[in-house]
Amino acid sequence: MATPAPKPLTMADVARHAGVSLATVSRVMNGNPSVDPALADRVRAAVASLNYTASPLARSLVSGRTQTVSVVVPDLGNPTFQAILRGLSRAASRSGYHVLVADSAEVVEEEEVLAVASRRRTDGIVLCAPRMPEERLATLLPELAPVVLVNRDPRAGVPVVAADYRSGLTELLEHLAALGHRRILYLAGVPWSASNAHRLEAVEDFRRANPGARVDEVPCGVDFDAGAAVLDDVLASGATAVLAFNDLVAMGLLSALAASGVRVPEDVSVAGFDDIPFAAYTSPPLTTATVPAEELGEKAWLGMSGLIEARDAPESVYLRPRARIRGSTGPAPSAR
Amino acid sequence: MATPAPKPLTMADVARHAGVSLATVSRVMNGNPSVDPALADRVRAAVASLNYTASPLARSLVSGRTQTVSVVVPDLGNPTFQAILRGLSRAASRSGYHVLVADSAEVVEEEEVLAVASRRRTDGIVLCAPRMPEERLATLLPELAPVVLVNRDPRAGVPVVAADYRSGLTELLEHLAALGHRRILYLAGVPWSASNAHRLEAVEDFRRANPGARVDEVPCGVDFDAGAAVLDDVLASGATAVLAFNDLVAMGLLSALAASGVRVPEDVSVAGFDDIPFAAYTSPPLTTATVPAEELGEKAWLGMSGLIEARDAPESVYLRPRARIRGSTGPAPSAR
DNA sequence: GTCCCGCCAGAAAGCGCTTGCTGCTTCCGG
DNA sequence: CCGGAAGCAGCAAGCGCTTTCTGGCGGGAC
Repeated sequence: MATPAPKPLTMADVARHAGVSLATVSRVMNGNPSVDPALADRVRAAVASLNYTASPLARSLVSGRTQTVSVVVPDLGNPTFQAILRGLSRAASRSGYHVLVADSAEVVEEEEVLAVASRRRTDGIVLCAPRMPEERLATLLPELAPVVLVNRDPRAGVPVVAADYRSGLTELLEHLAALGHRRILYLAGVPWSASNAHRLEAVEDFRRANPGARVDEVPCGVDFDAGAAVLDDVLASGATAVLAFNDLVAMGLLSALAASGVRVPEDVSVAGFDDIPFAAYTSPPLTTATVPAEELGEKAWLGMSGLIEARDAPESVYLRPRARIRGSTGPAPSAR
Repeated sequence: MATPAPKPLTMADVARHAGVSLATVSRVMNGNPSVDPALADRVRAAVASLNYTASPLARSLVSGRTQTVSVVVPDLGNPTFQAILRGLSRAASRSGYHVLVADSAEVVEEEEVLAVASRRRTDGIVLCAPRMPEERLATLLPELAPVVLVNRDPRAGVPVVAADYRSGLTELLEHLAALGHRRILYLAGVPWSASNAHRLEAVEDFRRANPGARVDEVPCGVDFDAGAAVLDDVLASGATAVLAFNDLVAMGLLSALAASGVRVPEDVSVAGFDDIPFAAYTSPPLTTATVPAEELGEKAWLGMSGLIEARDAPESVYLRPRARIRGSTGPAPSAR
């Protein structure tokens, strides 16, 4: 009853209230210095007394800037993307930007649609689409610019923010080798993902450098269930150490191993990848490689912000994961 | 060089291309049936051949609808909020809505600012602000409407979507009692949060119903570190069972207990709350109460969507957590 | 054959804001 | 004392769309 029609205030109301023109109000609100300080004060007083805030919508329409960026991720349930989103969101927020988030539910086609749709309402887009085929990505990118890519191979004109999975896995492999492991299993992720390819390169490097060791690949997935599901393969393989595609897979495996009475690391060593917050709290605590996902998100924002503000492509960023040795890896069992 | 000035297409371009007026193009694009099918086809053909999509911005400005909702959470790093966001995001997406997310980094003042700012760019807001004082919330709500509240006490005019923490904790307490535990420790969360208050009520209920048992409260936090930090208190208390504020706290404690050689559940039983995805993968697997956070997110969207479309306040929703018994709780040690 | 009505396309008025341009005022130098 | 250069407020033209209103046209009824 107090306000039957809570018609939102417009700049015209402020102008009337302050006895100036629309343009002057606008200039004051945008900090344009070419306004008489006295008038500016009147305007500010009016703004304050009316508790006015300019419509971001109208402002965006005319200025062409929305102060918002989109983020597309394959799965908001994945800790790595969560961390990226978190880092990005906080960094963007510090610069007064908002974040529009879209979850493609792991559907690649959806990814494209979402990306295009989200992009239209924002000033730029951060794309986490590890499984999108190169050629689709290539055709999509021009439509999306400005865009920052996360965890994809470098390319001309588009800044990429990525973890160096290859060197990370190499560290882990060397750690296992130093512990005496000669039969190692790599639980591969989805074949067409860039980061899986990089890990495979690390495996190749390792094989070349360590002819005495054997590394086998087992196709696997990217989540708990996938890790639990390969239990039999792991047991049958005779391997003394297992490198999981990521921590989720490692945790699934760890749990399955525990349930079947296999001791970790006495009987078999297990390592993950990513160092998600939970990795330190498994038992035994999980050896893994630290991917600073939150920092990845921050860097992605930095890149985005560079593109938006300066319109020149910032450098790509590669963060190096470091092996994080915990209790789930130990010396290879001498007698098998 | 191909397109030096990639000036985005406007509706006028389409109109010209199809030889009709702006208004007709608009009508076709909005499915207004009062258009000659032949013209409509011409328009659609033009739209397709130009690959035109209407500017959401301009559309929003005039229609007053942005097809976007905001979500404010205290911490994107918390699995419960992640799940809520995920459920919400996917549900909203199915209805063609976008999601603007804001992370207040656990700062209550920030929460208000973010909420107001986000709200102005969207059609409504889903507020997860468990720690915001009642009175601030009360003054904030009118400014935010339409708004859906998550995990807050019910109130007139605003739909609330919440888990019933009280009954969840009661189930857990009864489970422990049935196992013979008579000395139980509750690791409290932040005192002024609604869900902590509800849990305390459950504790009260239990005390009344079980005069022979003793439940003590220990102030604690809401994350891993808080759980690890209360180790000594737990050990010193002589309790045979510990109820943690949430799974994060329980996992921190579990890990600290393991490190000090205390066996779970032989020496002490531990239960969490929330049933985050990782709870099943600790060792021993964590007994907890299942809070369907993702469903909470979906329900929140349902509520929001009701508010936006029908402009009448939908019913509040209370989801009942169920005790999820796993290996971290067992019979009370007979001899202490 | 005329009149009236209804249907549908287009013209035009905004949505709430930014900004180029105009023209007034003021102040300086000559 | 006058001319010109600044400085600064306001007008008005959009930004790209939706929607009301207007008016032209064709068909049905008499």
